[in-house]
Amino acid sequence: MDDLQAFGIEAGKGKYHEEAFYGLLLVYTVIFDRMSRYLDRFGLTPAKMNVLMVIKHQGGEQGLSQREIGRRLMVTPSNMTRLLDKLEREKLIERSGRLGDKRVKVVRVSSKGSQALDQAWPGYMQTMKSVTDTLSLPEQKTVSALLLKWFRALN
Amino acid sequence: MDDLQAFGIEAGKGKYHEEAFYGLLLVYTVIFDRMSRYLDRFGLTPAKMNVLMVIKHQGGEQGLSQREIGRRLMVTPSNMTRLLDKLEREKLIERSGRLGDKRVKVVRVSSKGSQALDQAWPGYMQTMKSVTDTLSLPEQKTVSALLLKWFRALN
DNA sequence: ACTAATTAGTTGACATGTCAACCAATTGGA
DNA sequence: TCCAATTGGTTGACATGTCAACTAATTAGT
Repeated sequence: MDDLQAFGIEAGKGKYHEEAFYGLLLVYTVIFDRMSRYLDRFGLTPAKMNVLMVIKHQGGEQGLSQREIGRRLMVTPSNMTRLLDKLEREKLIERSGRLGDKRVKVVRVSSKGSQALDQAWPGYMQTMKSVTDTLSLPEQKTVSALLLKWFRALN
Repeated sequence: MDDLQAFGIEAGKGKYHEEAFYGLLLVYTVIFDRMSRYLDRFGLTPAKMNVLMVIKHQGGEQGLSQREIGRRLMVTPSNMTRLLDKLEREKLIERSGRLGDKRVKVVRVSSKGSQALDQAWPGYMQTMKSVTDTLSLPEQKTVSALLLKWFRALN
């Protein structure tokens, strides 16, 4: 009925596996792209934004270890190292050793990073809202519940 | 209630925008990872698999231009060039000029590529099924319909 | 107390994705 | 007809992600 011009997927054919799988891929791609474009004007990316948000909102004053950040964002340690290298070069975060365990590097958001985050934040939330508001409220409710359930089931 | 240990998202808080947004991200990440691991044993990746599938199933004998493949997979021309460079080096596809328009390169799946695709295909579909079967059939039906609707609404 | 295993982080090699700048071929207008 | 705009593809520079191999520090077991 409704050729999506992508992957040859057509809706309403009863192939739920494929529809769910490719639907996820398509929506993810579009939304990720929109968010990237929004963040670009702040010199930020989704990955950097996620890191800053997790450290500031979940690490607070004490900060978080690199491993902990990576675990929460489902990002590998090696990726974390290089992402933080860049954020450090841009002076958005600070790294310091943890007393009592020389292996650990504790990461905190710098004041410059905090400012950048505050600047980007309202539009970030607004962008998130605008992409989800393309569905009605009951639909948003249903889809969000199912996605979180799906995620939990996948573990 | 149920801390997902990621992004600090908790289900059932009524913040549907965030739940839908991060739920999408989380599910996508896990599923993409599973599919990557499955395809790895065939020397394939999701990107390569998608290219081979689109050319074979939608291009058939005549093949498709690089642009056309990119359009269907929502991939930029530059990315397409390099992806096809690799697939050509691996002899899974063939490129030839189109008569009457020297700019266009027509891409076809080679017999080796066709074989690889046939080998990977059943398990590919099975993996797709196994990740979506973590939801009940009515849930799959609902989520796939909503995702496709969401994608269409985002255009 | 010493060795073995584990843990935190880094590095190299690679895959996939973007954009901007570019060339060559084709198409459209004045 | 000929010049301008468009179209198809490539390249360079970069971002983000993986894995495997590595170092250094800590913890556990005998």
